[in-house]
Amino acid sequence: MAQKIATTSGDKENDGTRRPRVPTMKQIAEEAKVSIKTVSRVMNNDPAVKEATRGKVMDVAGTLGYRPNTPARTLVTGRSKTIGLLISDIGNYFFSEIVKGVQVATEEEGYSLLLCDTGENPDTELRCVDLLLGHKVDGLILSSSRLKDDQISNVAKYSDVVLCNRTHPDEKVRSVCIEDNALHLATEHLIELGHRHFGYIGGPVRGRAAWMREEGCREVLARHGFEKPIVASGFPVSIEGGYEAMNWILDVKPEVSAIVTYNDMLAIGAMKAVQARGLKVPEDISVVGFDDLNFAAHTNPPLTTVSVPIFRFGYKAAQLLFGAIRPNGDDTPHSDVIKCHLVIRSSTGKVKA
Amino acid sequence: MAQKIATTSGDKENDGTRRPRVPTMKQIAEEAKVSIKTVSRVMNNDPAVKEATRGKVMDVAGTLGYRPNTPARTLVTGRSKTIGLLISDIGNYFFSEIVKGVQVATEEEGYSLLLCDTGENPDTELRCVDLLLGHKVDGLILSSSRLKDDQISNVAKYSDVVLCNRTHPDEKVRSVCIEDNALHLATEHLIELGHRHFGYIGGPVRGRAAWMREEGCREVLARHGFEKPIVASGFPVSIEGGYEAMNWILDVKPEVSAIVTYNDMLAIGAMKAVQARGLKVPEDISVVGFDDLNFAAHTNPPLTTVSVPIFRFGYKAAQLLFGAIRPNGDDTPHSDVIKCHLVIRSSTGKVKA
DNA sequence: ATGAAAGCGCTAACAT
DNA sequence: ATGTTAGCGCTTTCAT
Repeated sequence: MAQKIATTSGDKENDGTRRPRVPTMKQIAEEAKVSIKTVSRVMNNDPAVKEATRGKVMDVAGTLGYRPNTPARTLVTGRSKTIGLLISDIGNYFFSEIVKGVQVATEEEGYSLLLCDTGENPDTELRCVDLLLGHKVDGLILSSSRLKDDQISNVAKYSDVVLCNRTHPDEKVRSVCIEDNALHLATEHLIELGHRHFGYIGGPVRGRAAWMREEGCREVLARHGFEKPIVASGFPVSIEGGYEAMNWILDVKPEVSAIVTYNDMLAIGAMKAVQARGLKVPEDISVVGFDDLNFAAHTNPPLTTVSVPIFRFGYKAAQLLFGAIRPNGDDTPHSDVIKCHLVIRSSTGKVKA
Repeated sequence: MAQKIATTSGDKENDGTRRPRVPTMKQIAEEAKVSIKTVSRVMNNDPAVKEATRGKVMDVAGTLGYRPNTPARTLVTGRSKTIGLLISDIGNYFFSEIVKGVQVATEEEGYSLLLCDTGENPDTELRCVDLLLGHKVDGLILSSSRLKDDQISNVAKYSDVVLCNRTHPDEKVRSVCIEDNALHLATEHLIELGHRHFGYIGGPVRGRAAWMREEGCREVLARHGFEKPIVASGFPVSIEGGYEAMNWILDVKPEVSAIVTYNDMLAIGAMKAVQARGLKVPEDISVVGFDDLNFAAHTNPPLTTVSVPIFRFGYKAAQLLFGAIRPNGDDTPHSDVIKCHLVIRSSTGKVKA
């Protein structure tokens, strides 16, 4: 028996192609013969409803296929159960893994995730932030943000903010960073192997993380009193970019025996370039990467690299954010550092005698 | 001079840590001495406003830092300028690249993107769909959906739907697929090289795409009257899984000379396993992958694989969706097929005499 | 334990 | 070219 669902009015002839009207609390209330507020209470798990009433309401809601209207709720409460995530390139495994970590934590919390890809462009980033704020996101995770400190402070006035891979003077702004020390270990490792002539292949030109890593390499060498590394920067952060960068280094300073890179992609490209010149890795030149992507163990030769628990990185960022969002979450930690470790494989070896 | 912004009422003592009240159209209207509807018109680029008025409103909006309240607009219009995207594993390059394609198209359209990762779980997928529908998304892209046809039909009643890599009988449901023929080419290529004993390493066990590819391989062999391939399935779709699968095949049927795989990750693992046994690729065994991931050209040996323009895949899916969403978009195409081609590198060669 | 009324910020339908 | 009114679906007082 086809059940006719009562609508308030204007129950236009359903021409078959139109979308069915989705049920509202009002309809549930009428059908279940309770007030609209009681329906609301049931939907919000308010304990102050009799089991019988709750059951009745749930039944009706079930058969009608009721689904709470998030925007309506957001309008009145000011909270959307949604967070925003900004990243600079989702095609990059590093970021996609961050997204995964954030996504998992978000789902655990019963939240939704609005994603924006800014392409490392500060203007796009600002537009995205506005867009997300317009959506009334309860919080924002900014990964490799290109914004200025005061711009971020400004955003933090309107929403809780967590920064990935960047610190911020404003104590309202939370952040989670990769342990800077990690690249030091890589450099030390090469020093122990006897290397003295270093090359460094850099990452995104204006990125903070890129700068920190480059500095880390320089610092360790300086501390040991060795000569400065030759730095190749401005190349695309890709296998191809690493290839070109390595060729440039080999042209300019052929005596290098150890190459430290911003990430695994560059390292792979660098190894290719070395091999293309008839040289061998690691016999002639050692190369170390950063990230430990899932195929780093499967390159030729297997890549020595700094292993970063990227998923945990994203997961942590989201947890920090929810710590801020949750009522009484003010006493949760405001920052975190993700520990990394060096994975020694076969792309590094003793310097030639 | 600090400007005091007038608020309607209840201008509570700002205790310094509270969020500032965000301006509304009403405030803009008062400040600019126009009606709230005029502000609305300006914000919606209604041409029927005098330039002078528009300028005045824009000015006030600018200084007050006005930002339209999306949920409020959504509540009244029923449209959120947001689409939902469901994928099964964002850590997988294939999906992250789809996300990228969708994201770019979405941004071009001035829309926002809600992302869910379902982990290939139909229940999670259903929950996510409900969540997104609750957000009033204007459309939904389902990538490798595990839902049943009628479940999808049901979703399509409430929102425009585009399927990635799956067709659907319901004509309301749009879809974009990878050309099934692609894997045929790979198999034919191996046949031309003289191979007769095939192995196939399969993908996700209940996935449609996985099944189509496996069938494609079988079909081509059958057409040529060659023996059936030995099929390794149920292994994790990863380098490690490929490694194990290949070992299994080598144990069970050592005479295989050609391996077709569901994707590049499996192919890389397979090559590893072959090499670990002291055999050579392609001299002893040829291997072909699928996807042409960015590092497929850099494996050892460089991988022969079916190149899939994944970005375009996602981009197309979003375009199809916006075609449906846009008013008068009914006459736009309802499905599309993404062409692939075989990239012959060095992991395939003539069969040993 | 439940209900009535007000209103969140915006747009649609009708004025003028 | 601009304004008025009503109401989207929900939650928040405040009653009862």
